[in-house]
Amino acid sequence: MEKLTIGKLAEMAKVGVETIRFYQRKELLREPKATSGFRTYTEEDAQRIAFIKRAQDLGFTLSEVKELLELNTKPRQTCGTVKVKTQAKIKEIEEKIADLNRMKTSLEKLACACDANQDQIKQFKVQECFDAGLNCKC
Amino acid sequence: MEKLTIGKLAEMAKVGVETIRFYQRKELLREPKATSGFRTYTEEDAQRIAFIKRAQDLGFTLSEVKELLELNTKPRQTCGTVKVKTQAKIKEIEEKIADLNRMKTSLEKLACACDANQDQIKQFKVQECFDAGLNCKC
DNA sequence: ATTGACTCCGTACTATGGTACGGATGCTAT
DNA sequence: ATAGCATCCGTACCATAGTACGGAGTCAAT
Repeated sequence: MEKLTIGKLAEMAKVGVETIRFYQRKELLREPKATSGFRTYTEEDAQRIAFIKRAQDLGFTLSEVKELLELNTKPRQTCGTVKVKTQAKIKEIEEKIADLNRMKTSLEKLACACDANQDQIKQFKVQECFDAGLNCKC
Repeated sequence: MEKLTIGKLAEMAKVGVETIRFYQRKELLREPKATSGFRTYTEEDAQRIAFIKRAQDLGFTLSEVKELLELNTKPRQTCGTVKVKTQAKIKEIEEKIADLNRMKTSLEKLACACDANQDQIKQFKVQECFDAGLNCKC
């Protein structure tokens, strides 16, 4: 496996060197022992960063990502425990999706109300547009 | 129109007094002249706060809300501009929902893998499970 | 006129997720 | 062996969205 310096790892994972150090302080990434003066990283570290970034994009906070990662690093956990934690995360995700769907519905109504008002109102108030979005039946 | 102190306004809008002052510093709310020692607010201020809160719930940041509110002073093409901004938000939300659904599927596979090994101690690799069914045969 | 509640105002602090700085040290090539 | 990078490490700083604090002033009732 290829040996990487922190700079190469940062480049590979498309994050800043400081971000890697930040993740290490947050215990999201290991701090490999420096055999010589500098630490050496591997491809696995890059994959771990990619995972963090992906989970973050999905709306997980760093401490939630940490929890997720801990699902596979705690050796003594039974399958039942892992399952419970995983299902809790699934429920969280379902709630997030429901929130986003509500948001989307509201915004679609708003866009529709904007269309309806386009030709009629010259001096237009944004609040009215949002309010119209509430009652719109498009 | 009813005269309100900042405290009454906060109560009416269901935010903290400090939040109102914060919005004023951010120029999301006017700072009415204090005729006597204290400033007096009106129902309109409460409506404006309600608008801010609603837009926030819909996923707009405060600076985006500010932009939206500033459209009021620029009467031309206001409706169209709101619509464009709104549609951009809808697209963002749709992408988030799709990602979350992918993540949910992956976690369900992880939970299923737990089920299959109920009584054992096993190290799961969450990252692999996240990457769409690499290791999970459920 | 004094109490008590509220307001004004600046400043500091919270959490999240980084980003930047600067001195000391290490690695590598010439 | 020395230049010129990169790394190490602590610390400070940035934005976002507030929340808290402390001293001073104000208002309304008793």
